[in-house]
Amino acid sequence: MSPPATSKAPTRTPGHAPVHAGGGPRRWARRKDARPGELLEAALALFVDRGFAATRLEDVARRAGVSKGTLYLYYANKEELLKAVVRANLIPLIDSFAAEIQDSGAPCADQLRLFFRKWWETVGATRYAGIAKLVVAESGNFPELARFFQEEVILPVMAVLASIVRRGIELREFREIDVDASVPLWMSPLVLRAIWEHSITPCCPPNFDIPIERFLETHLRYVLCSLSTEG
Amino acid sequence: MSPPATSKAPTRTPGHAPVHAGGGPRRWARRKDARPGELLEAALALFVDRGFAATRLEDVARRAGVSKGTLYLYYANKEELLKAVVRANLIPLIDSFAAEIQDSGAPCADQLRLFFRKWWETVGATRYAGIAKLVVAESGNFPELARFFQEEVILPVMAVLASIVRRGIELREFREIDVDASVPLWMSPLVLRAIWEHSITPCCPPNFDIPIERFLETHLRYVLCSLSTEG
Amino acid sequence: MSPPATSKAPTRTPGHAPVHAGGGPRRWARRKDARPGELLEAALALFVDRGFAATRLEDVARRAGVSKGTLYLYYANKEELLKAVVRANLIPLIDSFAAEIQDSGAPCADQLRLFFRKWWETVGATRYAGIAKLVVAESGNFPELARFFQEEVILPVMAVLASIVRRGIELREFREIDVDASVPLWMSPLVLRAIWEHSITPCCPPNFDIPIERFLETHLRYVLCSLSTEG
Amino acid sequence: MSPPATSKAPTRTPGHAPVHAGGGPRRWARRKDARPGELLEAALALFVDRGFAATRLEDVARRAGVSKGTLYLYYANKEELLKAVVRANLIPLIDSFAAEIQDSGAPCADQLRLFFRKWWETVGATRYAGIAKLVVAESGNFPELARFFQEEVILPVMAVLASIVRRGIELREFREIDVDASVPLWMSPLVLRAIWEHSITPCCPPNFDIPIERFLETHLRYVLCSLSTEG
DNA sequence: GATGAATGAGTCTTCATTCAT
DNA sequence: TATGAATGAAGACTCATTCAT
Repeated sequence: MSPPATSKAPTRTPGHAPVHAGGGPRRWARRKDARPGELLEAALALFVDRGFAATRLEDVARRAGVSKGTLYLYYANKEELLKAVVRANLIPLIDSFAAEIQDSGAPCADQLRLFFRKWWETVGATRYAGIAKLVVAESGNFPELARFFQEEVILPVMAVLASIVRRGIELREFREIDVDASVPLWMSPLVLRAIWEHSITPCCPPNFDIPIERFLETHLRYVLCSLSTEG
Repeated sequence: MSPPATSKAPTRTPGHAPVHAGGGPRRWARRKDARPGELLEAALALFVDRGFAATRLEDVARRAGVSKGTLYLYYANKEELLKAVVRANLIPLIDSFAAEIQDSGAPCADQLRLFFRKWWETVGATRYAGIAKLVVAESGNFPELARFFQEEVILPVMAVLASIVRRGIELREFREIDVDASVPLWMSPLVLRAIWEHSITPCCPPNFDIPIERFLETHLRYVLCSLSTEG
Repeated sequence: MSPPATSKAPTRTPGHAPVHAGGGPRRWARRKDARPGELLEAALALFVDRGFAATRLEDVARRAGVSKGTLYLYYANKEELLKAVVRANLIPLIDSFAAEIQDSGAPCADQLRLFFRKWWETVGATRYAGIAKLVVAESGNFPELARFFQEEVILPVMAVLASIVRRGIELREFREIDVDASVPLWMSPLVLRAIWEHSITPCCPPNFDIPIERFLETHLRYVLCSLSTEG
Repeated sequence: MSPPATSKAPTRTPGHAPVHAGGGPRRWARRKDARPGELLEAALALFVDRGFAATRLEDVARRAGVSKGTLYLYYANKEELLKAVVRANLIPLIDSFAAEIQDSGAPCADQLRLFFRKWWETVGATRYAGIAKLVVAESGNFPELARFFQEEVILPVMAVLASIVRRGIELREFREIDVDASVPLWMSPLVLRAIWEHSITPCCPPNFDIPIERFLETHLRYVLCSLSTEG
């Protein structure tokens, strides 16, 4: 997984170089710490924008402010770079998202609203959302990436949503529904919109899509309607 | 710009295929007529599977049973082939879909059920659905394709859905809702599932997704619930 | 082994394109037949001269009068080209050498003289002798090549020499000697001189080596002396 | 241009290694002295094994236990390293060999036996013999190396052999022969065997070659036979 | 129209060499 | 002195495209 073997960052650091602490070898060492992150950043942008095959490693390097050769100091080849981009950018995303959703004891309807909002804020609206498009596009060439994405990203997020719904049902706040069918149904608008904003939307005249606020609000209303114990 | 081989739409003659007149040398002419369709077919499969850049024209040719050079007799270059694949496969799809949905005078709720079912049958479940993934993936490199897709495919389909909903509201069968926000919301699960089945799903252990029947049925129930005049 | 899959030459053709027989597709087809041979020829010269690693495929192509890409139409990669060079050039060499030595019923001493002379003429003095140097140099990187060389080239040739000697001993023309030890001993001067002429000699002032005639004659005299029944 | 690490020849101080004076910081200085030798040692092994072009300087450095940059402190570039490897390893070899052969006043036949034995022991059987293969292989790219090899290594050794033979002829221990033709003839088996053991032999099943003892003994017998005054 | 041999620009990848520390 | 990060020229290999047949 993630960056180079020599990284000193003990925990999952996506590539945002840990600030160098004390004395010791200075400028260069700092560069070395920062490099993987900068490269991942550049690669993310280009892979998402142009696709894997159409991205030239030289462009990635230039965007990261280094030479072609330097890239190979950190990633064995293009494929490894792709994997690192996906993994390194996704894992912290999930972590941070999961951290924000932790049960607050609030009513489940509020939890639901929070879930959708936070997902959009911390995932859908970020540049990392483009990875979904990337993974989807490259799944035919890198099945393991698709698997990783499904298992480490999609499923965990859906599990959070499912658990909120299930608690709501237990607490009689929600009516009994088919949770396994509902969860993907309710994630779809968010995920597709995130993908869209990294693909179709930028190619179309502005204001093609309805504002995200209205989008989210309407979605939430419908979800709650479907969960409502009345009717 | 030729129709797919299996297209039932007799209209929209492909630019290249000369209409065959009467008797004359049959078999060969038939081949010549069929060529563009076979090439498009082959290109569709490979583009969807591997992506545009990672697909070799030689493979497309081989799959269509012709030589590399022949391909250039029908399409000026790789990019033109891509455009033809997208356009030729999509247009008849929309046509045939639109034809099936024509207002039948039935209750709007039934029209809605029919709409989702038919969309899945004639679009989502077909191999042409992979084009959505393809267009999304290549939008960065071919914005006009994305625009074409949005305007000629997405919007028309959403317009059909919108019209059903609007009629239902007029007829007081449905409650008044924000149609512009609802339509993309309600298309999302179908579109995303279609994309998924051409990307992530084939890479994951079987039975990862819930059955499509249950998926569609639950979706329809929620849509109707949201449209219900009661509650 | 040997050239491309599409070669129509049924027997071991080293690369000297079989003359095109009758009608049919002309000029190009002839080229296609000839190409492997021309490429092998060019590669042989450069590999022997500069070594495998230091030879640029582009130079090989240019020397054969084709472009870089064409080379890859015939050989999958540089390593395959090396193997083809070695195999294709060596096998016919052995064959032709073996054909010339066939027992003539002459006195064994004459057979011996003939053997050394012919070996030098058909192997040592030809440009193919450089392959020995090449194989020796690359054995560390391509052990299978070394094995092939030993088993298919060295051993068969030594077997011919051994059989002559053995017959001479049986016929009491030669004294009884340790044949297995003698054969490599007696091949060495020829093989080493062949290697030398493709390596050291061209780098040294002329007339460094004694003339080949005197070399061979002296060698033969010593061999016969060692085999002589008198003394 | 430094002596090999194991060289027993105390003379010919390498250009770089400053002679260590008295007390002072010992361990480090010793390292510094040893460096060139360790580098040469590592380079020798890799050059002989893989060839010049296929050997990476980084591997040489690693094998010598230093960093890539350090290598450049001692040798200006890869080519200089090669020259140093050849020169530094060969010169002491010749010296030590020459020292062992010094005229002992023994019968010339014994001198001859001693010559061949010692050559094999101090040259043929050592890891330095691989240099012959290396020089042969790289002669096309480094003619001066080939020249150096011929003039400083091959010729001097042959001169020793020639002088023994000539003395034997003068003393009537040997018959009159063509010395200039005989000497290369008689060196060939030894040299070729040495080359072989660093190339072909390691790639073939064991016991392919006859034992060196038998090889040398047979060789000597034939040489003496050819020199014998009787017959 | 159909073919497939030929081309060469374009990319990935390697590695000798430099240089700030 | 020693290091190893950084560089970029060089070379293997691919593939869209052309064109003689």
